[in-house]
Amino acid sequence: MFLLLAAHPDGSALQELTADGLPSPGNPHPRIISRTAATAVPENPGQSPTGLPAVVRELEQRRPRWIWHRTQDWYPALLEAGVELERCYDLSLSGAILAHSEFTAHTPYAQRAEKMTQDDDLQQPPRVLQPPPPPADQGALFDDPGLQSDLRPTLGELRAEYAAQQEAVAHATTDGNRRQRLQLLLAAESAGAMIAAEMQHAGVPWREELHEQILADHLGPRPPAGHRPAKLEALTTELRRLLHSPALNPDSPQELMRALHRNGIEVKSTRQWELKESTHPAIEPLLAYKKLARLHTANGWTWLDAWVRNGRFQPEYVVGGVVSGRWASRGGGALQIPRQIRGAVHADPGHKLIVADASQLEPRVLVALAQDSTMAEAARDQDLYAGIAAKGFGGDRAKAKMALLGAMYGATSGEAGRLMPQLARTYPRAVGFVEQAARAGEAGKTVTSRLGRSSPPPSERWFRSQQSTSAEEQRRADSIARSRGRFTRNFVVQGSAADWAACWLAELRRRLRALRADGSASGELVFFLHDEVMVHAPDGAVESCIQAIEDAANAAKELLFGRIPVEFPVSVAVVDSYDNAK
DNA sequence: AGTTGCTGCGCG
DNA sequence: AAAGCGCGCAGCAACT
Repeated sequence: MFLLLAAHPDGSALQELTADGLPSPGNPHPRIISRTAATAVPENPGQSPTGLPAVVRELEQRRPRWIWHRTQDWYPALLEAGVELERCYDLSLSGAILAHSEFTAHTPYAQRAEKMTQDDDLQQPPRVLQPPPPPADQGALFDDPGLQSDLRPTLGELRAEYAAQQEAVAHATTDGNRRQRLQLLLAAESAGAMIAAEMQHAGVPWREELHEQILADHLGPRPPAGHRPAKLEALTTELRRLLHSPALNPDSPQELMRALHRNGIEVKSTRQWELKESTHPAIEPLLAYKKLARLHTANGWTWLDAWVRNGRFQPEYVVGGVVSGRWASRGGGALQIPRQIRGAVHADPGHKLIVADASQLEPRVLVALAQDSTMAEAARDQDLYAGIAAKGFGGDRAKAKMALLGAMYGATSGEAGRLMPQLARTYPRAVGFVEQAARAGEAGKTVTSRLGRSSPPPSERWFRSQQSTSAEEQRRADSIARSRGRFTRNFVVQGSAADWAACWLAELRRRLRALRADGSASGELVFFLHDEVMVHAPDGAVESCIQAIEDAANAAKELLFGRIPVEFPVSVAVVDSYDNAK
């Protein structure tokens, strides 16, 4: 059962097509079961239980797969109206993957996308994939209706786009396994889009009074707008005295640098790690100032006012926001909640926060990708780095970790660089795998994650540098190539880890929904950060939620790699407060 | 006055 | 001058 939706998200001119399939190579003319056009504009937008949400809720009982241009255009308003959906296909996110995937590179779909980026200076994606016009919150008076209707995909365009994507997948490659992986990626990405909207809707439980207490403890009472808090003011006074600079603004790197130089502190920048080299008495208060100033500007009272409402922090997640497949976020720095203020993240009464993270995900993904059985043996340990250390770094865990991270990031110098030969001797397959990705990237080739997300083509700079003639230009070209090599080296690992995490998340959502459908108590996904999830659950649901998290992790492993002897353990903490999670 | 880029630091 | 990967954001600096 498939449903196509074509309408503006305000619900006007909803068109629904119900068919036994969608146009595809094997089924070019699907049997149409019913077709309706509902004009479903709520009379009181946002309040009326009728209109679009009611129509969608009705149709959801048939358990369709909703196919829409962008989940973000539809789903938040539906959630707001209390309508949760089971599954969807996000044309925009899927199209972006298919347009660049090495698995579909030979298909007309990808070639059309490539042609468009070549022809078009603005590098615009296919028309149907363009972002919608900006939100019309100023009212229709200020909108250009012609422009809007031009950008809004019609039912016909959605059908054509879906058919083109299906065909691209069908012809992905003769390797059926790759086709399955790509299909899995599209499903996981679409599920991710729904989860992102649901998590934004739910929000992270945030106790404002606990946050304010942390701020008061560190910074003093809340200052008037535009003023430094008491503790920062005191440190500023001290710094001015110690550095003999009565007007110093410690927030200005230039002023600060000059003041440091005048006092014989010869630093090339004002970064923490460089300042730590000096033993001058001004350094300690300066570092303290920087720490507190960061808290004040990034997560202080202003942040609290802007981002926390009614006990919830509701950031916007940007699925597909990173080329590797990781999520990005917009507003509030959702993916950078500092440890310092995690104490403000607190479960509701009668609830717990279940914080789970995939331990050492990226090196484990590398083991699986490279099928390095020697490293797999070391990874049987709950602590992979300790396992590696025991087999060749004299038991020095810190060294083993640095070597492995260096291999995944492309370290060439420093201690990590020096450790590389030793790592390569013991684990030639794992190291060879990332080395090969690096060589490919240097040569301008693309690399691809486990499920089929490919790296972007080389930059314009890379192409230009290829025509270098002089020795000087050649050095520059080599540097650009090596830089791209480090990117593609990391891409295969980071991208495949993102594949794993997307499957983990989708599988977890399915299980949490199943619990709820059973009538059991269930938790709610409220946060996701690359390799970590947070579930907010009633006390009685904690055990079943933990089980769901662990089952989902196993399912993700098998979906990506099949049954292989590599563990992907998750560490789970059940806490009231996020700062007790790690 | 508004825009763009840089510096520095938070997270994985 | 080169530099281990990927991000977002605030405030300063340098402009138009």
